[in-house]
Amino acid sequence: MPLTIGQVALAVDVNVQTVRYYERRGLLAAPQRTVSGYRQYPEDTIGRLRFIRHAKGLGFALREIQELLELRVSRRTACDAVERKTREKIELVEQKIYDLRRINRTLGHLAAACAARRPTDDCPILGALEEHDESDN
Amino acid sequence: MPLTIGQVALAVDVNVQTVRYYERRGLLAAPQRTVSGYRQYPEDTIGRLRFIRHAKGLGFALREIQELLELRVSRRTACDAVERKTREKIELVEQKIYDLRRINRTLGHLAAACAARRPTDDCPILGALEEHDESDN
DNA sequence: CTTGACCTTATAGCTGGGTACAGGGTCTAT
DNA sequence: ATAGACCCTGTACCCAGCTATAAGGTCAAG
Repeated sequence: MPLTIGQVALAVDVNVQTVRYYERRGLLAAPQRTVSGYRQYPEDTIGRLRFIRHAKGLGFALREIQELLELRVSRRTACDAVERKTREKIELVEQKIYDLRRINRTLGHLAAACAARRPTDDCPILGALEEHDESDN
Repeated sequence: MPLTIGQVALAVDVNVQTVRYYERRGLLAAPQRTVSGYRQYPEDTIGRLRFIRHAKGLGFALREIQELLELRVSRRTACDAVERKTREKIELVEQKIYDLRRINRTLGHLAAACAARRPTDDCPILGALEEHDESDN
C-alpha cells in the first residue's frame, strides 16, 4: 500500500516541502499520482530519503548525492563510464575518511592529555589536516 | 614578519572577504593591527584556515569547526569539560567514518559488478547507510 | 454535508556561508 | 606627488537548501 507524502515525510522526519523540493531537484523520481493528484510513494522512498540525509551530513552536496544515487549498472548503460565514475567517488570518499581519521587521532591525543591533566595549550587540532593541501575539493 | 590579509588569503586560496567573515564569525581571532589599521596575521593563521576548509568538506558547519578549534587544555580550563566534549566529537567523527566506509564498500561492489559486466539494476547504494536511523547527525 | 486534517501548485522568505560594491584611507615606486 | 595595488568599514547581494504562506482541492469521520 503506497504512502502519501505526509507519511514518508513523517517517517524520515523531514518537511513535506523538502520531499517535494527533492523531487524538483531530481533526487526523487516523480511518483505515481492518485486520480485526484495525490503523490503515491513506494516504501523504499523512505530508504532513499534517509540516504540523502546521511550523505548530506558527510559533506556531499545534493548534486553529488544525486550522482551517487544514479550510479548503477543497468542493462544498457555504458559499463565503463559507470565504473570510472564509481572509482572517482571511491577516491573522494577515501580522502574524506583519511581526513576524518587525522582529526580523530588528534582529538584522541587531546582527550588523553586531558585525562592526564597535562596542560597543552596551543590548539592541538591544528596539526591534523596539514599537508596534502593542493587539490582541495 | 606578520602577514597582511591579502597574503594569507592568497596562501590559502580563499577570498579576502572570507577571512574577514571568519573573524566576524569568531573562527579567527581578531589579529594585531598596524597603526594605520591593517590586520597583521601570524603565520599559523594559514594552517588554521586550511583546517577550516578541510573540515567544511567533511560536513562540519562553521559552528562545529569553531568548537573543534576551541578544544584545548589550557592552564585553567576545566579539563573534564574539554575531555567530555572531545570524546563527543570523536564519536561524531567516528560515525562519519563508519558511514563513509559503508558507502565505499557499496561503491566497491558496484565497480566490481561493472568490471564483471554483471548488470545489477536497482540503485545499489541505497543499501549503504540503512539501519541505525534514529539519532541522525 | 460540513469540519478538519490532509493534499495540490505557486511564490515568497529564511539561514548558512560567503562574495561584491561603494566610498574611502595607505603604501610603494617612479 | 601621483598612480596603482593594497587595506579599511559598511552594506548589499548571491547561491544552496530548505521552509512558510496563500489559495485552493480531497477525503474520512461524525
